[in-house]
Amino acid sequence: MHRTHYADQIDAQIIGQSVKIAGWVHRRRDHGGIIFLDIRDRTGLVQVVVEPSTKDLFEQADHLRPEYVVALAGLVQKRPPGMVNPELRSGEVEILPNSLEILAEAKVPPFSVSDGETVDELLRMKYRYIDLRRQPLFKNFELRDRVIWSIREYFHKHHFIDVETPQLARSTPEGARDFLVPSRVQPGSFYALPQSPQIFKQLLMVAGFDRYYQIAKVFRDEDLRADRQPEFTQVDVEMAFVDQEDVLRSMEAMVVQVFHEAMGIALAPFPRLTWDQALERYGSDKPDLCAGEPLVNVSPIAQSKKLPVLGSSEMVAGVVLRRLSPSRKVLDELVAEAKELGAGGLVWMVRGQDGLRTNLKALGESGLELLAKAAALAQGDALLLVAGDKARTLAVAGQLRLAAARKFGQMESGWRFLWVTDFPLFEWSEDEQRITSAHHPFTMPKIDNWQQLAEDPLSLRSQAYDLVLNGVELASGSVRIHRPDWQRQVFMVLGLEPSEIEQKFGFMLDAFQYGAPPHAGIAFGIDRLIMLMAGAKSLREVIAFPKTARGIDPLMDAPSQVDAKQLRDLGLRLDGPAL
RNA sequence: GGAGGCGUGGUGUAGACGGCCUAACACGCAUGCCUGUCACGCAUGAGAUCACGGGUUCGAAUCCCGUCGCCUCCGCCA
Repeated sequence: MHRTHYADQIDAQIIGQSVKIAGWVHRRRDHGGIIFLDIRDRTGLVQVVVEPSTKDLFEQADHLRPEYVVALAGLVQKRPPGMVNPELRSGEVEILPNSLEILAEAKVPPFSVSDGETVDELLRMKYRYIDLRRQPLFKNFELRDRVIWSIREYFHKHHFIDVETPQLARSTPEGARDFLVPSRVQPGSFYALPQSPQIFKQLLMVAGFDRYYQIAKVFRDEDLRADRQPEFTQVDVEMAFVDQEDVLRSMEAMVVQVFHEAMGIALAPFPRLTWDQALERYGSDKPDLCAGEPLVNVSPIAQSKKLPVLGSSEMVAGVVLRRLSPSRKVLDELVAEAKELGAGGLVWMVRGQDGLRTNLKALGESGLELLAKAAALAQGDALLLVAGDKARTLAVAGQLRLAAARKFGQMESGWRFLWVTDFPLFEWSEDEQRITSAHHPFTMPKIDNWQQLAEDPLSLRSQAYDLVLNGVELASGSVRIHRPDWQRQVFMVLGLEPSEIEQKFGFMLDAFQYGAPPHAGIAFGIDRLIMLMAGAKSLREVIAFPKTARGIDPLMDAPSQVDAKQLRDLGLRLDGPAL
C-alpha cells in the first residue's frame, strides 16, 4: 500500500507518528531554501515540508509540478507556533518526509484544479477527469453516494427486493421517443432502451415479488435541458397489495430518511393538493411553494359584479405582491412579461398611501376596492390580474407568480415538498388528434364503475400522483390496473386496435390472467433530487460523465460513426446527410 | 423545428464608439532569486490566425451577412 492515512486523517492526534500518504501535488510553494507541498487526495489537503538538509528529497521536490502523482512517507509533526492554517483540517500539523516517490508526472492541465475559477463547460466536459478532481464537483458525488446508500438502506430495511430488469427491451407506443438498438441476430428488428422499467416491474408484482425497487438507468430520446439528460437514473419502486395512501406514506418516509441521513435535515410532513387544486392555486401541476402565496381567484367577484373588462372572462387570477410598493416602471415591466408569457394584458393595482392606483381606471373606486379586499391588499401591496380562458389564464398567472418572486428576490429558501394527486387520466393531443394517457396507459382510473370510462374519458381523474420539490417534479407514480379486461378498455379508449393490443401488450394482458395482485408504484428522478440537494443548476453537475445540450459526449466524442462492416452485420444501410 | 445569450494567449476577463490595439489585466507556464509559506513573494521571459467563412471600409477583435460550437428557454419530455 502506498498510503496509511488520507489527508483528513492527518491531524494533531497523530503527532509523532510515521505515515504514508499518496495523492496529487495541489500546490508547491518554493522558498528557495525550503519547499512546501500541498498534497491532495479526495479527502483534502495536507502540507509537506521539505528542507534542504534532506538533499535528495529536496532535489526531487524541486522537480514536482501541479498534478504530479506522488507517494511519500514521513513524520507527522506539529507546526511551529503561529504557523497553523485554520483553513485546513490538517492545518495544525505537517509532514516531514523521509522518502518521496513520483508515481506519475503530469502535463500542465488545461485548467487549474486548485484555483476554483469558473471554466467553460465544454472544456470541463472534455477533461472531465480533471474537473472531477475539483472539490465542488467531487462533493456532489459524495452527496450522491450518501443519498443512494440511504435509499438502499431504507428499501432493504422495509423488505423491498432489488431486481435488475433488461436494458434491451421492446419499443412500446406512447411516451417519449425510444433509443433503438438494432439486433444482429434478428436482422431488421430493434430493441428499445427502456424509458422506465414499468412493465417489467408490474410483471414482478404478478410474480409475487411483492415489494420491488431498482436504481435503474433509463433512456429517453428527447431534446435536452438543464434538468434533462438522455440517460438518467430512476429509483423505481413497485408494491403489491397496497393503495395510493400506502405508497405515498412509504415514499415520504423514505425521502425524510434520506434528507436526515445524507444532509442532517429534518423535513416537515409533505402537504398535498389535488391536481385541480394545484392548478387553481398555483397555475401549475408542480407548484413552487417557495414563491410566495397562492394565486387569488377573483372570477366570482368580477363576474357577479359585472366588472368592466374582467367580468366577461371565464377566469380572473391574481398574483399578490406584498409590501413592495412597485414603481410604475416595474409594473410596466411586469405587464410586458405577462404578455410575453401569453397573456392578453395585465391589470395591476397598488395600494399606496393615498388609495388604490391602477392601470384600469374603468374598474372604478368600488370595483377596485372589491378586488383589493379579495386579495387583502394592505398598504404597499400590489395585485396583478390576468384574465381569459381558464387553462391559459391560470398557466400565465402561475408563471407570472414565479417570475415576480424571482424578480423581487422573494424566493424563500427551504425544502418545500408537495404531493400532487388526482391527475387527469387522459389528455387530448392536438398533435396526434387523439386521446393520450396523461401518466401512462397502466394507470388506474378514479371511477366508480367501468361504464364511465368511455363516456367522457377526458373528464376522468386517475389514481396518479407526483412528488414536487421547490417547483421541480421529483417523482411520479400511480396505482396500476391489474385486471386484463380493465386494461383492455383503457387501450381501446386510447384508440389501439385489438390486433395492436395483442401484438404490443398481449404478453402483459396474458400475465394478468394468471393472478395479478393489485399494485401501485412510483419512480424518482434521482439525479434531479441530488441536483436540488447539491444546490446545483444543472443535472450535469451530479452526473459523472454527462452530455451536452446537443447530446454529445465531448470526452469520448460520442456518438460516432461506425465502420461499414458493423453496419453490414446489422443489415443497416445509411441514408441521408450522414453519408 | 424556433427564440435568445456567449465565443479574445493554457484559464478567467477587459477592449465593442472602426484608427489610440504593434490587443490589456489577473491567474497559469518557463527561467532565476528567496529557509516558514499556505492564493508565498520578487525579477525576467515565452505565449493570441481576436471561433470559422464572406462582405462593407483607406483601415475590422470592433459594423453587416452566413456557418459552427457551447449555454438557456419554447416546442418535445406517457
